Parts: sequence; C-alpha cells; structure tokens
Amino acid sequence: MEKRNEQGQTLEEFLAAYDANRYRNPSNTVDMVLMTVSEGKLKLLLIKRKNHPFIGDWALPGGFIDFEEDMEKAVMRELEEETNITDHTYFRQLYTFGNADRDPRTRIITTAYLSLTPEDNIRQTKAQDDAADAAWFSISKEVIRLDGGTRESRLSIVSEEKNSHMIYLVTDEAQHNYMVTKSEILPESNCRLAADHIKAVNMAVDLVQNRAASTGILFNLLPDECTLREIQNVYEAVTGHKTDTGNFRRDIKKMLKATGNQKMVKGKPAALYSFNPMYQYLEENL
Amino acid sequence: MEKRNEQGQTLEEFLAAYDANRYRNPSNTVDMVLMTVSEGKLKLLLIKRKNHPFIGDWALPGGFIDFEEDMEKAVMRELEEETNITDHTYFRQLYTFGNADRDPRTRIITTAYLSLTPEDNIRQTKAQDDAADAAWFSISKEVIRLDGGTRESRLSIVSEEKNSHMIYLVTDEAQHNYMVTKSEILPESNCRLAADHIKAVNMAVDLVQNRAASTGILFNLLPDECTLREIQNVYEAVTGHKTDTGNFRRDIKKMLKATGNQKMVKGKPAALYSFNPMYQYLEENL
DNA sequence: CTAATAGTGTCTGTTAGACACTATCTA
DNA sequence: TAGATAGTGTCTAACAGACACTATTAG
Repeated sequence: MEKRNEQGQTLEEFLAAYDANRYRNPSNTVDMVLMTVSEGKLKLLLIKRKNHPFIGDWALPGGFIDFEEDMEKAVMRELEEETNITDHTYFRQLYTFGNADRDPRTRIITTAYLSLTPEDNIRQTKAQDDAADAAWFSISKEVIRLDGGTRESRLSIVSEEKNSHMIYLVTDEAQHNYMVTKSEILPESNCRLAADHIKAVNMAVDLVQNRAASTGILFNLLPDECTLREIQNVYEAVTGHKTDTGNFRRDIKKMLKATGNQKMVKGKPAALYSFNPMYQYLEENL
Repeated sequence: MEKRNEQGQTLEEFLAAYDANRYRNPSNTVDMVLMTVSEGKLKLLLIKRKNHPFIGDWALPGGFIDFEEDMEKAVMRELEEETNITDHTYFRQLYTFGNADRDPRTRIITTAYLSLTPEDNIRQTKAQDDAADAAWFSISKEVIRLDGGTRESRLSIVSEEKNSHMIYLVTDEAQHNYMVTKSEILPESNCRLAADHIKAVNMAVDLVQNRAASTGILFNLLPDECTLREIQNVYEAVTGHKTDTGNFRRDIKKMLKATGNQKMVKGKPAALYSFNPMYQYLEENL
C-alpha cells in the first residue's frame, strides 16, 4: 500500500510530474582554498582569471559543478583542470557563499573547500584551462585591534615572484549575538581577489590558526616522518609568531610517537617522529 | 580603456551573451536546525512532511531559495512559513549538503543553518503551509565508543507528545587525514528523519556542545538576565551531564556582570547576571 | 526549627609560560 | 676546539576537578 499525497499521487507519479525548472535555478560553483607551508611561510594557491567577470584578478581555483557530480569531486576536478594538482591530505568544506548579487553573470552560489598538503606533494603548479596564471602567495594575518566584541585584522596576501600584493582589513563584529565579518581592500594593494574570495581565505586562515595548537591539523602540512624542529617551524609559519622551543616540544610530544629513525642535519642529528593517529578524532567537523 | 577577454568582448558584451542555462542547474534549498532548551532538555524543532518525497517523515523546516533572495533571508522565510516562528537570537550557517543523489526529485544542494533561541521567545509553534505537523523533539547525544580515531555516538530524537522516537548511530572516523561521518537509524526507532537531515542535526549538536563551556553560546538560550542556576541548568541540558556547581560558578562568572537585580525563588533569592558582551568575539566563525 | 535553594572556600593535581641549561654532531 | 642544532629540566602562576562548607529565604 503506497503512500499518496494530497493530490492522490504515489511517489512515482509525483516524481514523473516534477518539474525542476518551474522556477529559475541559481548556478552552483565550488572554490578551493589550497594551502601549504614552504620557506617558513603559510602559502595559498591562486590563479589569475583569464575571462570575465573579474578578468585579471587573482582568484581561488574553482568552477561550476556538473549536474550529476558530487561537490567534493567537482572541486578536486576544477583544481586539477586549472593547476594540475591532484594530491590532498586534508580536505574539508569551509563555507557556502550565496548572496544574491555576488556575481554579475547570474545568481551563483559557491561552496568553498579547504585543502592542506605538505610542500613536497606539490610537483609542478602550472596554469591550465581557464587560468591565465597560477602562483603561490604568502599569507599572514595579524590582529591589530581587539575590544568590545570587535576584532580588526590585517590580512596580507603577497607574491614576490608576481610582484603582487593584496592587503585586506578584516573586521569581525558581534551583532545581535552572532558574528558578522566584513573586509575591505587597503590602498597599498596593487591587485585584488575576485568576487568575495577574500572571505573564504580569511575563514581558512582562522581555521588553521585556531586548530594549530589543539589538533593534529599541522601534520597535514608535514611529511609522514618529521623532526620536532620541522613541526615547530610549520607551527610558527601558520600562527605567524615564534614560540618557546622547550614548551612546544613538551606539549607536541603527546601527539607523537618516535619512529626510531634519525635525520642528519648540520649539528646534532634529529630524531624523527610520526603523528599518533589516536589523536585524529580531535579533528572535529566544526 | 575597458578590459577585453580572448574573444575580444568587453564585460558588458560578455554578460549580454552569457547564458546561465547552458548547462542544467541544480536546485538550491535551505534547512533550519532550530534549537532551544526547555524542561531541562535540549529541543529541536521538526516538521512532518505533507508531500513527496519523504512524505510522513520528520524533517527540518526549509525549502527552495528564490532566485533573487539571499540564503539567510530564505531560511528565515521558510521557517516562518512552516512554523510561524520569527525570533532568532543566534544564527549561523552550518554546512552544505550536495551529494548528487540525495533527493529523488532532482539535484538538490541544501545549506543548513543553525538557530538558537530562549524558550520564552517561542510563542506558538503551529504547522503551516507545506507541513502536516510541527513539534519540538528532545535531543541528546551520548558517546558510546572512542578509540583509534573513531568515535561512535548514539543520537536520540524523541517527542513524547507525538509518540515519535528516532535513534541514530553516528560514527565519526578519521580517514586519510580528514573526518568522515556516517549515520544509520537503529531499529528501535518508530519513524525517521527525511533525506540526510540527521547529518545537519548531528553537526548542530556537536557545535553547541563543543562551545558550551568555552564561548558565550549558552546565552542565546537564556533570557537577557538570568541566575547562575539557570545558566547551569541550560549547560547541563546541552551537554547532557551534571557538573560541579562551585566550579561552574567560579568559571562562568568571568563572562558575566551582576545586574544588581534579584529573582525570588523558593529558597534564598538569586542574583541576576547578564552576559558581558566583551566575550562575544569568542564566538568564532569556525 | 526544617526544607530548599543560593553561594563560597579550599585542597590538589595538571597545565602553560618563562628561561636556563645540557647533548651530540661537523668542520 | 668552535659553531650549530637537538634536546632537557625547573620554577611558578594559573587553571580545573573534587568536595566540604556557609548563607538566606519561606513557612
């Protein structure tokens, strides 16, 4: 005995009569915030837009979701199409941006993803397809004011190689019990990010920085075996400040197990450690 | 001098020629996880579906985004249409679910939002429009196994009034450096949640529980002035376990300021406090 | 007085910041 | 040996869990 709706239709009848285009549908895209650490700096992959809109601006790799394609698959495909990169160690959804007027073409709802990978997973990054260029930008965020429910930060996105620098002022403000984040580009910049991509970048930086100390997220930016100094270097690159070596080692060792191997460096050889996966569940979904 | 793309088009020409329907577009919906605390329990608002698909199942209030409507506005509108509720103290995006096969009608990408509100903001909740019924369900999550990067929990969603109970087994597993969450309904249930709504509910519970101690999120479930005991009751309802009164008071007072007012109760009158908004920036976007 | 609820104080083990120190390699 | 990097130990203040205690109302 099949359930029928108020029009007396079975599920099959309902579906047969269903018209997905009764109303105008938005278009759906995905964007990737891909980060790594190299040369002691947190890095972000950007492409230069080849076509309208935002032509010539730097942008997150991304593009349209195929109708029958899962979103995660779409964002991986777009990244590969535009930059030739296929390796991902850490991968999660960040946020969906869907303001009605965020793109001049049509209503476009975009979902941003965050991916992290160790430096040596990135062989060659070359612009392909829709991208006029691709480059790794150094990225740093520094809080400049913090009071009464308002936090003002300076978010710098710089590529020496491309002679490109973008400096944004990001303001997080508590309004009616929830946070509102605004950003504006500062005049010392010589180029800009397409659309609202700065918001996704800002959220990604916040996420990685907030979790650097309390979760194992750093190990997605490191090879499987690494020295304590390498971990600390990545930690300092992500947070943007130096930390005490003794204290850092004391605390991080709780998440590690010694492999028994050594790495020869200039002075005393360093012991190699690997991340104890017992601590992985700390990587919350939130 | 206007920028032109490889086809020699200006932005205006490009936009004029742009066809948003060159490819099939998914449909876009929003869903609301609305929670409150009453009778010492964390509560969740669900509606009973009146139409296919998932007819007769309990579901999150929600529906289609109008083409030129912001997503936040859409989710508020749908909530009002289906349940008559308009008050929101806390409001944020949770996650976007977009698996290609998650809805039998067509490709539907849905964005779930979380809203919290104090009990006394909810006047009458009545099913309207697309909903056959609406009810507040008690919700509790209890971890039953935790080892080696895997966490298994039991998520109970119960309404005595509607004689409805749904028990899900939720498994968070660390795979290749990121978390995968799976859920299955247990046979002791007598009804179920539509589509993948259990995933949004699970994320919402995690989020509120994780932030209960370290942020001011609880104050979105409380009136502007409240006693320490009322705060502790809400805390215990959210986390699902009792806590030490002395320690709780010592710690929570850091976020409060005394209003000087008193509330007469059965025994000694209780001092009233309000949340110190200096602590609101702790409400991170992550 | 008792019952009921509000509210405080104190002990202890753990953690986090600051900082001085030792160890082992190469040239 | 010096120079460089790895790695340890210790003091202290702050914090967190456990638990015993006092305070003020109504009746």
